[in-house]
Amino acid sequence: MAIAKVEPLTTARALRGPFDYRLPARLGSIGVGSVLVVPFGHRRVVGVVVEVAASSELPPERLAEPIEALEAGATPELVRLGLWLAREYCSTPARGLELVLPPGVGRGGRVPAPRLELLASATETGRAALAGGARLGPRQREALEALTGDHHPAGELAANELEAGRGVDRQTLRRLASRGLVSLRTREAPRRPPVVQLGATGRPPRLSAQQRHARDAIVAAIAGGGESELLLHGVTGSGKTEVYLAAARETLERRRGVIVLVPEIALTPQAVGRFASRFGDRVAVLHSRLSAGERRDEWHRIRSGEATICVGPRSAAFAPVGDLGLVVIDEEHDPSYKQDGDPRYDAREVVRRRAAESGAAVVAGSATPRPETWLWPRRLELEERVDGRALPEVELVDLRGRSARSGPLHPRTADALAEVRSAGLKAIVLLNRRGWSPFLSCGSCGRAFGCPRCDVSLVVHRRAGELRCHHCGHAEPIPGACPDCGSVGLARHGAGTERLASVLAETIAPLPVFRLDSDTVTGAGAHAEILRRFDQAEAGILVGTQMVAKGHDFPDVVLSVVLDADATLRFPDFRAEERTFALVAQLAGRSGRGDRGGRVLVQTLAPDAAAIRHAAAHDAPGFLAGELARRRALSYPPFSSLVRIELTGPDAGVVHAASERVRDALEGSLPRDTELLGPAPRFRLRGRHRRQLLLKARERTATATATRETLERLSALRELRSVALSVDVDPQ
DNA sequence: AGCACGCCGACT
DNA sequence: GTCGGCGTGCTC
Repeated sequence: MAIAKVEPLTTARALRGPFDYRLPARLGSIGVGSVLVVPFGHRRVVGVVVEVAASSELPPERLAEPIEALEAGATPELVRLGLWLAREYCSTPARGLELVLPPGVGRGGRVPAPRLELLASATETGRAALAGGARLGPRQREALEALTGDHHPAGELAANELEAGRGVDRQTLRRLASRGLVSLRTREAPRRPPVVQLGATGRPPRLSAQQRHARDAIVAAIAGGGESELLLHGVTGSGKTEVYLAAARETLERRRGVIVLVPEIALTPQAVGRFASRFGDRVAVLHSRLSAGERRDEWHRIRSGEATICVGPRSAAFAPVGDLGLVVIDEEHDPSYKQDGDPRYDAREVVRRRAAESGAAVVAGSATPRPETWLWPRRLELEERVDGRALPEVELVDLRGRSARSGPLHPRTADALAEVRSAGLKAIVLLNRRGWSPFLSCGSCGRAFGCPRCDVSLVVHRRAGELRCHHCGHAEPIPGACPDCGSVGLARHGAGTERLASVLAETIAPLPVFRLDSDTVTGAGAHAEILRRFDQAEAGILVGTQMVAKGHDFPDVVLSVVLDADATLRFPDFRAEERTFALVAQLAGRSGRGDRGGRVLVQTLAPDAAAIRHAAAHDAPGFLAGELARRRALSYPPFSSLVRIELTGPDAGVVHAASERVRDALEGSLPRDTELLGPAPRFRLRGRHRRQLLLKARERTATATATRETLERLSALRELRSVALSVDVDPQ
């Protein structure tokens, strides 16, 4: 009898699977990826078959039989991917496998039932009855006439469609069916997420020489000739999407599948629109904001081969696209490709792995590539904007020596905005900080208002009348007086987007101000709605956090401003430079695309910083050359792989002791060439004290394996009981 | 994760 | 004696 090796989908960390079960014939055909309900201890759990073997190491009498098999499952390729991901990112097989299963399958999930659609067609008797003047009510006649018209090639109409506007209802159809005049049947009708087609349908535009060259290189890669991983580097508006579309067309012609990754859900509809207008129903969308039914149905459209292109954020990396030929990673520098809960996978790495397994080409596109990707063996350049316009001039506005009390806008910035106002035009202002002001303190005793659970200051949100913690969500009313000394002289320091919007509303009145940040983006569609209102306005200012620099183009924007451009530079993070460069360069690259050209102002305290200088010069290669040299000197990625281990717990002393214990254990078990840094304290978050260890690895997989095994051994230890461990491979 | 097993002190 | 505290280990 065949044996199924099953990985149970429990959340337990220390489960030593897989477990063997006998496979009786009554279960039908069970293979890798099948989902079974199995007896496990004293309960029943859902599990995934990860292997089918002829025999087990255990004697047959110790093996149980599965209770039942679920209909939907994953493909063997995806099972391998899920297990690889679990190992590589130090998670559990169950968590890796859950990512690749059909939506709703897994722990406690419910698979939505397929939606059924009723179809009606006229029978021969029905046609005869209509022609021969049989006794028919007016609605019955109406229905039969609609069904016998020749504009329905199949002779069949969906009941919903037939009923609409005709006064015909289910009752009418049932009567006709019982008289044998109409035949009814049901079929599954997938729920489809709404798609707004964007761009011209049908004929693709003529590609530039550089676009054709890029497409041809990608096509060669799909065919197995040349490097399979290609970076497509080009500023906003240089036509990267047309290259993706052309490459996708070639892939489909070779009967292979395509995955298109986009950074976030908010940007998905645009990309879907572009692809759907070119490829229609062959395009499917997967993301977590779809309804359960839509997600299930899109998944099955891909699995069945009806759809061969899947567009979506991170989770689209697991779409069951068969015979993958091409993967596109759009805006490859975007940090949202990294998942921030367990398993902390990087969708870019996941699709690279898939592509390597199925001989697919990977195209990563960006105007501001990461140092990692810059070193890919093949780089394709799109040097010009499709509209032929030059990139705008970027002016650095030096804030050094200016008092913070003179307001958030430098006189030069204020002048530029005044010009926009008098000309009745549009501007975008980016400030990467939410709220009214980031600090509140007592003017008399100096008390600072901090979060009770996190070691950070609370941010004033004036409209809401609250002080809020941007890390844990804690909120309290803005105090009227200092609780320590009773003084009513509380001082707000600095400006966030809320205050900036208010300042701008005064300076540029009567032009409208549109604020875009996560405080104004509440609920689905709000993001798009704010952008739509700005787009349709005659004139005005869009102000917000980094959201304003992403995705959308407004040709009539004549001025873009970045305030406090070096704020991101002050983060204690080796990616601070890269992030700052991307933020400034992305906004600058989106400006000046209309007839009036454009102007970009960058206010900063650090005008000499490499990231800011190069962004102002639109010089990605220059920035990357310097950044790569720095990374090499410090042996940071891409010259090493990092693994971050974080320990958190309610007691600082316990966390400290545990971190020392983990360090000692790792010192003895890591590969020789892995460097171990820390444990270093981190600021308290949600009432939990934190310490972190950082590993610099020569070889990621080996270090991840050693880390996983060491931590599994340690997790049984009593001194780690109240401490939570989290491992982040390739932290961003 | 559950859940049983087993080894301890406190009680009807 | 036995009820239940939780530390330890197993689940095919």
